[in-house]
Amino acid sequence: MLDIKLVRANPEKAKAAMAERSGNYLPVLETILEKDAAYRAALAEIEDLRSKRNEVSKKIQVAKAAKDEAAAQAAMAEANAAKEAVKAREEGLAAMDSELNTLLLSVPNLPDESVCKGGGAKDNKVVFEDVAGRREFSFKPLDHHAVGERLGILDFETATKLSGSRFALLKGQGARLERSIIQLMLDTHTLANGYTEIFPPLLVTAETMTGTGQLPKFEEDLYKVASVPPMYLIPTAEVPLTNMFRGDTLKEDELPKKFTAYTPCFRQEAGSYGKDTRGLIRNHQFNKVELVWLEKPEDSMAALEKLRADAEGILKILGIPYRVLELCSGDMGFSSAKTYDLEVWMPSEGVFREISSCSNCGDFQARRMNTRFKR
RNA sequence: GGAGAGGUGGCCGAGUGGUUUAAGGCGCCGGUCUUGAAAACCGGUGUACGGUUAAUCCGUACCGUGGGUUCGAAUCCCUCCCUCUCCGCCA
Repeated sequence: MLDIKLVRANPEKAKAAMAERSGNYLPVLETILEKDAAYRAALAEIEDLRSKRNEVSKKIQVAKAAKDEAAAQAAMAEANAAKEAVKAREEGLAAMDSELNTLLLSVPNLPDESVCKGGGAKDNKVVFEDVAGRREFSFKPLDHHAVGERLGILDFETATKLSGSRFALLKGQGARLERSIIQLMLDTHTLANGYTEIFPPLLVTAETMTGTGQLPKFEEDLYKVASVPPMYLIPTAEVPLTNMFRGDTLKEDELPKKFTAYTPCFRQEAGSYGKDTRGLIRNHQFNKVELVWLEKPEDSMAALEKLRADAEGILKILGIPYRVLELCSGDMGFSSAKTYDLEVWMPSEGVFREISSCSNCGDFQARRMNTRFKR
């Protein structure tokens, strides 16, 4: 959620930054500015009316204490009128408030000033590329799908029998490999990089999903469980890790807080049928080791660089050639102010593919979930 | 799933319709005293939003959540959530 005070103070700057993003959010931002002004005017009016009502109530109290029934009766008539005046406007104010809130929850974060401008993936900037690490093959390498099935460690046919398309079943050394990589990552991040390991719930509430930005806009990407109340399967451990502190006020010296978690992740991947979906890529369920920092505003960009280095460290340990992209303003995710994608080299395709995404969300999620810190 | 108890400031805890502007205590911050510290004493100490000033100050809302009753609600009524105790069920 954007800082409405900041938007109010620099409307032109906010609008210019919003225009750099993909999606046509500029009109929404303009509506927000209008509604905000109207809301504040109405709020001032109603607070004035409430103040008068409270004043008259006090008069009744004083009259009753003095046993002055006549004065009390007169004041009560006045109080009734004051009450009606407040009541008449409260409904409208609540509607304005909720409308404004809905709009604020539906607009994405503003790109950081340092982010390169552009309209889509083609404008992303390569900031690092490991060219030397790429191995040349004298034959056409098979992809992981073919290699895995040949070795009997990946079984997509059985996965499909169990769950339909876009699921994987790991078997034997395949399952062991998955588990080993998870353990390598967790051990590296906890023992060497200073992260605290968490194993969170995988089912969370709608409120939790709203805190990190999945709801209200992206419900179709989630698996919703038809319980009462409805629950959602997490699409990433970012959701529970970040929401651990929803509504909390942290002390300055508690920051930064660094967490890592291995969890399965569940995504509907609606609208991506047919593209980039072979084998383990873009499955409905996959395993991920997540990194999350909570950091002070002034240190958050430096934190992003460190977090990215921690993520890169795993690729270095594994010896996988990769490159780093700085996403341009038009290609960033909803909550992000700045994003780096790590992409690994796929010899079978001769391309880099995204393996990891590191974002600084600024105060965007903190505001949505009301997480604060005290200096 | 059933029965009971409970949810009040950073913490403990009083408060069953109106000087509550949430008592009192603990903690914390500042001060006095002291060579220094402790103790004692004095003062201060929630959050958000809106307005306002040189510093300030004013208003509104908030006692788990959301409604309702009332001129007025921490207090009365309803809803939901959560915690604890006991019982039942449990692939």
